[in-house]
Amino acid sequence: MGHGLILTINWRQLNVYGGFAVKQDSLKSILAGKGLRLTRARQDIITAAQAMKGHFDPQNLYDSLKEKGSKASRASVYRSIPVLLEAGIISEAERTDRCTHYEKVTENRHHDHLTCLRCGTTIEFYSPTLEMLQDEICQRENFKGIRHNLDILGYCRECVDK
Amino acid sequence: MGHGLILTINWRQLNVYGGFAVKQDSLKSILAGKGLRLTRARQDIITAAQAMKGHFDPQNLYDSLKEKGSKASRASVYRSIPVLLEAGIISEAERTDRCTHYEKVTENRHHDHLTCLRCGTTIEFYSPTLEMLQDEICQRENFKGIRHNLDILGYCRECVDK
DNA sequence: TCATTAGTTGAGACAATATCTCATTAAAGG
DNA sequence: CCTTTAATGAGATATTGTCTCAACTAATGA
Ligand SMILES: [Zn+2]
Ligand SMILES: [Zn+2]
Ligand SMILES: [Zn+2]
Ligand SMILES: [Zn+2]
Repeated sequence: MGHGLILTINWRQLNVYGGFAVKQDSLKSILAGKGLRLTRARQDIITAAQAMKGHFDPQNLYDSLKEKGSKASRASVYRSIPVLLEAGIISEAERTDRCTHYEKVTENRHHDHLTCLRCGTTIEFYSPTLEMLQDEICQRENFKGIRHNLDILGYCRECVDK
Repeated sequence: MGHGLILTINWRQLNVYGGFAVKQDSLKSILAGKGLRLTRARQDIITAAQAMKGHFDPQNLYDSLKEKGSKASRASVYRSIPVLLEAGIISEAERTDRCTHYEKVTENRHHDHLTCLRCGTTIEFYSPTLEMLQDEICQRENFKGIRHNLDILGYCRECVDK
């Protein structure tokens, strides 16, 4: 009688972790398919990106890279970001902060953000309804939506009363 | 017999332009309430911001300011942006481009964006359902939402087939 | 293994963007 | 006016992202 439950859990895990942690071999072929090479620097950058906790910006990534003793340059980090995006290893997170785009490992599935204007905490959420609604809007506007960024700014429970 | 119509139109204008073109006097008191002064530079910047067409970034604003012969400095422009935001004279638009925040006069009511990844065109839309849904999400998460940024990236009608 | 080819790299120069410093100016209020 | 103090302008400085180019190296085939 527990089987149904187990199946459900598996299905969920598939959803939650689908596309995570591309294996080296498949990664290599993905890159090769685009005429790209899996170099040392690129490998370091990918590893570091996958090891990042939560959101990060290019500089964060570079710092973490240096910490690990990698020789990868800052330029390479910037150059790699489009590649990592393309390969589905990272994805864009919110762009709330100053002017950097934050990126995020694709560990968990797509989600949007609530960002506290006071403490900076970000709450992640996922609303299928909201996603569907956006599809409808795109259809109505004759627009082929690829991805989106939704960031709701305001005050979290702790900060709401100053 | 035309009176009802006129009233309706007025009401609509109130909605559409509500909060637009803050009068100098009330503006002054809004600022005063925060211990801020309505200086020449600030005034120039506000006027210029309200005169901007569509989206713009700080540099655009500064350029337009120079065109009009204002002596306001770039620093003042940057310094004013939080103030203008606070006073509801401008609001954030999308942050798609490089790393500048785009701002937008509050001429028309809140809307969200579809941005074409190829030609850069932005289509503005407003979906009450989507707005309500976000309110619900905030409630569910015990979050006091103030404003939000939704940008759907993809391809417009003209660019969808390369 | 060696040579060829072409994608990639690192370092630093550059460019663009945003913030800061500080002496000076000028609102606001009496 | 005069005082108080926010605000300013100009430029220095910091941050962020891009570009150049000679050197390097992964991939491929001989
Ligand atoms: Zn979403
Ligand atoms: Zn997130
Ligand atoms: Zn909206
Ligand atoms: Zn807009």
